[in-house]
Amino acid sequence: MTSSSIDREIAKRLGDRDVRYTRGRRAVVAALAAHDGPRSAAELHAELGNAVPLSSLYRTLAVLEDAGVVVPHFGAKNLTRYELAEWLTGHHHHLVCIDCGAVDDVDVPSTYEAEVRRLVEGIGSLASFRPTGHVLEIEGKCARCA
Amino acid sequence: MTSSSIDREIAKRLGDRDVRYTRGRRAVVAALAAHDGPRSAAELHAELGNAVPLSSLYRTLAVLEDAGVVVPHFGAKNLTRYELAEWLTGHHHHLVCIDCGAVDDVDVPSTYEAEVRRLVEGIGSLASFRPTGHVLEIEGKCARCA
DNA sequence: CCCTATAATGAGAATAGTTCTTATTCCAAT
DNA sequence: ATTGGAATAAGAACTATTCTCATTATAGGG
Repeated sequence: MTSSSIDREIAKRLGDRDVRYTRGRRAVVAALAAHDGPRSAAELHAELGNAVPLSSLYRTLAVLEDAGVVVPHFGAKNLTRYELAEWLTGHHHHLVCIDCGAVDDVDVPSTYEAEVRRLVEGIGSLASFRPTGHVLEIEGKCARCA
Repeated sequence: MTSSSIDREIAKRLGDRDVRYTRGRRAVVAALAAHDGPRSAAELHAELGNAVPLSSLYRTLAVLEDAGVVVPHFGAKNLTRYELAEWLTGHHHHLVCIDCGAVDDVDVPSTYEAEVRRLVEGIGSLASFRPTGHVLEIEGKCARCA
């Protein structure tokens, strides 16, 4: 999905909910779309500077999360990172480097993904649990730290 | 693994590192072993009361994490939960309820687990990433909330 | 069993990430 | 242009966690 079409999708979703797509909110979305992995409030703030003050940034992330535009990711102590929801970017998983802590997205070929889904359904049914989604985090050494 | 054999394993591991297995540390381990899923400092404190003051509890969890006895789990905003490491309890995954937020352990039959490992290796090799482990979180509705 | 060195503890202060409050500003529809 | 509700900005407040340091408990040697 192109960046501008993502923008249009978001404008539509927010419009449907009477939530305004303001300059600050666009800036945060653009910063999230520009990278390939979840980003923290601090990282976004460093990038956006005074254009989006920290308190507004947090509020914006909460608004976008409410609207289903972004999704939080909890992968480190005391740090919430956000990324665009999968209906905008496509389903993917994470590669988490055990050395440098970097988190990168990885798109999974659909044959693999189908297998993951099958396993998840199987495991769920063993435990009287009805799966609606799954998160697979692959831990290891990234190319830089290998 | 029985609770007392877990205790013996931990005593050995801590002894090897000249870390004392004191009353407070035993109490924290017992509280963790008594449940089937990761628990937060607040939850443990509510349970243990003044027997283990909050500051000692946090320190204890840090010591146990250092020694590889417990493992942190980041699954909620601003909250770290801990559980006994897999060499004590066996490899497992998590069922995360999207309604009530509960996190439960689920043991995965070894045939399934082997498939998960195979997929993880395959995905890693597509991305020049050398996997050392994986975390599979299954999101959905638990039996209570179904 | 008692001493002693050292590790561990407990109480509270300090910190960091995040959320809340409130006055002000912006925006869309009249 | 006006206006009413939504959004913003600044800083105070809050909460989970970590730090400090004086006190206490523990293991090992006598």
